[in-house]
Amino acid sequence: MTLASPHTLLLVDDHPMMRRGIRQLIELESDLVVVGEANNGEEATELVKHLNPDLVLLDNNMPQLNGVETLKRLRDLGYAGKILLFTVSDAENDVRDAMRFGADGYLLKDMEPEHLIIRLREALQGNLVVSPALTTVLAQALRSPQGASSLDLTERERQVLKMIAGGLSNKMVGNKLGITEGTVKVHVKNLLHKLGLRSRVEAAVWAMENLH
Amino acid sequence: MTLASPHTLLLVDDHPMMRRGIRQLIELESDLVVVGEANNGEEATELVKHLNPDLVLLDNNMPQLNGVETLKRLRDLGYAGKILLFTVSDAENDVRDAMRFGADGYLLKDMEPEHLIIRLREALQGNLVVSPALTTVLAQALRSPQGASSLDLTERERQVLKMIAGGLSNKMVGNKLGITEGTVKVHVKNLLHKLGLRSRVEAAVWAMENLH
DNA sequence: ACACCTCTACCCCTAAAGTGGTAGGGGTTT
DNA sequence: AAACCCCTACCACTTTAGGGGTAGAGGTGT
Repeated sequence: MTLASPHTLLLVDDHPMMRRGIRQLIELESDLVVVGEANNGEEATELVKHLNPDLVLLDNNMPQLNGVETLKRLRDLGYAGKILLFTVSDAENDVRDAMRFGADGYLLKDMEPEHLIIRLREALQGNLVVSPALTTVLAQALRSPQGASSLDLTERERQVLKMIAGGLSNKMVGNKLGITEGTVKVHVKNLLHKLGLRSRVEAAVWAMENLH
Repeated sequence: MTLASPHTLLLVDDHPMMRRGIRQLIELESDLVVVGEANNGEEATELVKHLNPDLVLLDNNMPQLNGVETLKRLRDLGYAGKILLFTVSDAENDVRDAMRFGADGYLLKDMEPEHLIIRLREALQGNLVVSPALTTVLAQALRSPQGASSLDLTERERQVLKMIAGGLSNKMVGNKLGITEGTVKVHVKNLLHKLGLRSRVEAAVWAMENLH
């Protein structure tokens, strides 16, 4: 493609099989080279520090530190290379958060392998690349101006929310946290307001889609 | 490995990248050959009819027809080859349903590529192969003897359940279905009993994990 | 010192959810 | 015909959720 030195890529995905597929695909291109692979966000952070790749391809669905959180951490550390989210989920909040934290693109895993290569090159040239299937999601995100993010919640609220998603009642949550049911209700009230939801059921669904 | 003709495999996964990774891995083995790839359950059914592979590696998380449903359909059609579920989800009901419908194994996608090859050979030899990480899930499934399946619900109950998972109140469900709130409550009561759950929140979580 | 936020706890109140029961009409199976 | 299941609808009842308010203790930052 070009005679300059190839662009360096870091693959981050908790599925070795998927990494293998992407790597094999990229190895066919002379202008792209995979310089490292990471199993999770922690590893990714370390590898970015040492390798400083031109582009990081980041799966969102990972245990512990997910893709968007890893993205945020990398940007906080001052990493200036390209970061692309590459994931199966099309959750509205993930897409919006990714853009808010400086992602250079958001691609869905069900795309054709050949298209991935094209998108990677586009991103490396400085373009913002987004899967066409995400247009409705993006439009949706724009319609709700100050759409909420799990990052807007306090630690306690996130904690309560996870327990709600586990099916616990306010009383059970109170017992588990060592606080009164009334206090739990306060947290529920506040987190519902912050997320723009109307019931703990919606909160549970939201949690399953947006919290890991 | 062996001098006999190689075992034939069919890969079913809605992510081309993942198929590529698995295919590339298997092509290194002389006793295994990928004879086809399918994007979804429908394609898989057709290909199994024409190719009659020795083994079908089936992703569970697919649009429309998921893995377990495809498994059921293939068995109903009389397919007698090996079928392995290969997925990211470790939902208890998926594992139990898979076993109930005659799967020869259930593997998680975060396994090491080398182990997949080993497991494939074991399955082809007639062994039941299950990811070690699923032991607790399996034990759990055994503890609840007549563990519920979405198949135990009536059509109306499934309908109500989906709306619950959508965050609707009983009244809203009633309006949408043209029945009274009281009747919705009856359906909720019954489906909670059938699934062994204690609240609509648990039901919503269950629905997200077990209904598509 | 002050403002600000978080977490805690309580108050009162309304709405929603969940449990138990009875019961009729329509359908299928035996 | 009788038994059975499904869907519908109602009753009465208890429990849980959710909204509004006030307020104090501890922490952070200006």
